[in-house]
Amino acid sequence: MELNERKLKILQAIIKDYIYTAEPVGSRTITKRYNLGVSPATIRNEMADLEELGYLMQPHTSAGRIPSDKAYRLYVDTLMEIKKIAEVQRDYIKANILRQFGELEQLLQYSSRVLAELTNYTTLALTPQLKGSRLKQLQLVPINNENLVAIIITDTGVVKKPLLRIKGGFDEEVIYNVSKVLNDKLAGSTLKDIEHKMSNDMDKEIFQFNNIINRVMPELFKTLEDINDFDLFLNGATNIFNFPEYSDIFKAKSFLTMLEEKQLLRSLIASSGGEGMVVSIGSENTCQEAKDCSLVTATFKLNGAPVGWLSLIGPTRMDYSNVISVMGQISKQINQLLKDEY
Amino acid sequence: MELNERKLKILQAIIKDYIYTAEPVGSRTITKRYNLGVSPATIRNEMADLEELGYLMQPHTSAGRIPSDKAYRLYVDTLMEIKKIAEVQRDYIKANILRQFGELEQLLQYSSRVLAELTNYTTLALTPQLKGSRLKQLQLVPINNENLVAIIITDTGVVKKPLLRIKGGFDEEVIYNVSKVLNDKLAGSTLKDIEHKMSNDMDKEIFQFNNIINRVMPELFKTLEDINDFDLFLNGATNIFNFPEYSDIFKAKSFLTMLEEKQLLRSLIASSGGEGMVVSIGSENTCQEAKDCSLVTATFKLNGAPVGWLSLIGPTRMDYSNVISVMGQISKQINQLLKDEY
DNA sequence: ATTAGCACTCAACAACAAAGAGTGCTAATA
DNA sequence: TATTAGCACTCTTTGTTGTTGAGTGCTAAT
Repeated sequence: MELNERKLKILQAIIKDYIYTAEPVGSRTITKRYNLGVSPATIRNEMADLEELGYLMQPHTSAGRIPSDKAYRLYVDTLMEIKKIAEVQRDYIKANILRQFGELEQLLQYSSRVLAELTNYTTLALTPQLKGSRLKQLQLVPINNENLVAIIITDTGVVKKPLLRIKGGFDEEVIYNVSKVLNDKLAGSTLKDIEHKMSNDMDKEIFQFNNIINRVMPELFKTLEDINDFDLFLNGATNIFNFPEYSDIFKAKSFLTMLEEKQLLRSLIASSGGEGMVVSIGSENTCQEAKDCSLVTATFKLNGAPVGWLSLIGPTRMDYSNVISVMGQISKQINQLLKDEY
Repeated sequence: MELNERKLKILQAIIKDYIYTAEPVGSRTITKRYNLGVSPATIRNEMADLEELGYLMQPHTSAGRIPSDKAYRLYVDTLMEIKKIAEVQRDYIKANILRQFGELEQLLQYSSRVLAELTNYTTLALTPQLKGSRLKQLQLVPINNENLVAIIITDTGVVKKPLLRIKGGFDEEVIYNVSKVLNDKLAGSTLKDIEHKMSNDMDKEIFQFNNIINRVMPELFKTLEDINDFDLFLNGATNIFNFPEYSDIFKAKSFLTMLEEKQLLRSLIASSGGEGMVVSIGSENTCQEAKDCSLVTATFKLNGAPVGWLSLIGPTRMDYSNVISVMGQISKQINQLLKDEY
């Protein structure tokens, strides 16, 4: 038994219908709504075959069928027609994304919000981990004679600004020089490497400021350990209540609880993302908590290194077509911006 | 008719019981659980009086009574015994808050998390609005010859770091000098005043850098307008699902939707806060969305100006006693830290 | 190969009864 | 005079029992 033309048509109809209605689809519904030119009985036979092949499931004997993850996968890969994005939507995206030069971080946050607004799903934006990225610039800015702000700018555009307290104080002019020296020395290294580099590579130029550096660097490393290593922005969390599959309070709770666990989401997104836009369906997701969700993730790169992820999460019964078209448009514009401006 | 000793005792018993069980309290329950030495019939008579006085309500004829907002107010002001905080909890707070020097912002965020963990309610932390606070230090850090980061440190300890793109580029050395001059000139002003100051007060020292300043400042003002004027940290949002009053999906949804509206929460917190710790009960809250919630808010000040708010939100049937004791301890330690370190 | 016909399954819904918690009132009591 | 036992009444909650209807799988006819 194999997937002939008619089976595909029927499967497509069932998936479309289920995405739209969230109700198990029966044979009669199919013949009424989709003009396939065969009787319900024929559809029933085909449905039984599709179930045997693993594309459909029956919640209980006397209910219609619902698509399996395998069916959604087929749908996303080959069956689905991608909507052309509406003019209004494209303009809205343009208006709201293009004005965001500034920090990449903010660009992601905005995009996430726009995506949530346009799709009515929950969206996430993730920045890369700080540890892996290269230092572009390090600047120490004194606030008073005991505290300073370390401005850390990475090649991925992330800026951090930990406040350091230096016991024993310092001279502001010296800090300026130290800042310059360290900057020359460390720019281009990954943050991970810096600690290593510092202990090995004590040349005379640095030696001159040994005293102050020995007090500043440990503070800096300690703070870098503590610091939030990545940022995660969440939008439209309550959109989940729009979907009948989450009208059960326990389902809703467990979904929202998942959204509170940043580490879990990070690994979920990072492991699902790849080149361009990737769809991860139900059981394909790495974590148990997302087994009945689908994730659509766009990865953004600059010079080959990922600089951010934009992700949308919802029930496996997701309007893939619309999501992919909106997200595609947003990705396109972000990538354009990255190319032109960074 | 007035509130005699016995009425107060009964009211207290009802409130305690309702806080604990979330079920309307009947006359028989009171006599069984609280040893008041009178029969259910007597309690019933007193309850009828308390209802007439506005302290109790009946969901329906054949149910027990539940406390009104007025009753909770009385409870919080005079009836409640404040628990002494447990040793373990105090130590936990100490361990988790004291290690947070660094930015005030982070201190608030941490405190909010600790408070949520110890109470199992939803907590919020709010920073003051940027516009009203005074500039302590402004530093321009060049990234390359077209972009720079403006480090803005205010007297309330908030640090912002907008990225500015300066059309036409600049010389890095000049930026350093500009930065110094601006810093001398503007430190101590509120951000609101700066724009005004800049246009009026063009003395020779600044005039020298007129060209570059004229290109930098408009960018800075534009960014300050756009920038998130305050930060709001949220913890334990899903704790709401622990309470039976939110097992209705619509209630839960509307609560969580409220939590997504940062502006609304800001005004809610800012308007409920005052000196020290303030409890705002149900209808006392300014916004419609929080009419069946209570808010406990602690305001933190430095030299008379508020530098942050820590807030806890939950059903009016809240364990005020525990919340106030935990929050009191956290406030105490934050205030200590503020006094010692800032 | 397709389909009409039919017996069968099962969730969803409505109607109804019974249980139980709680009240207010009245009359008896300390 | 304040308290309380007793009782009729109210109203929600819970369980039971049909009934309906959507949908299926199988068989036999086309």
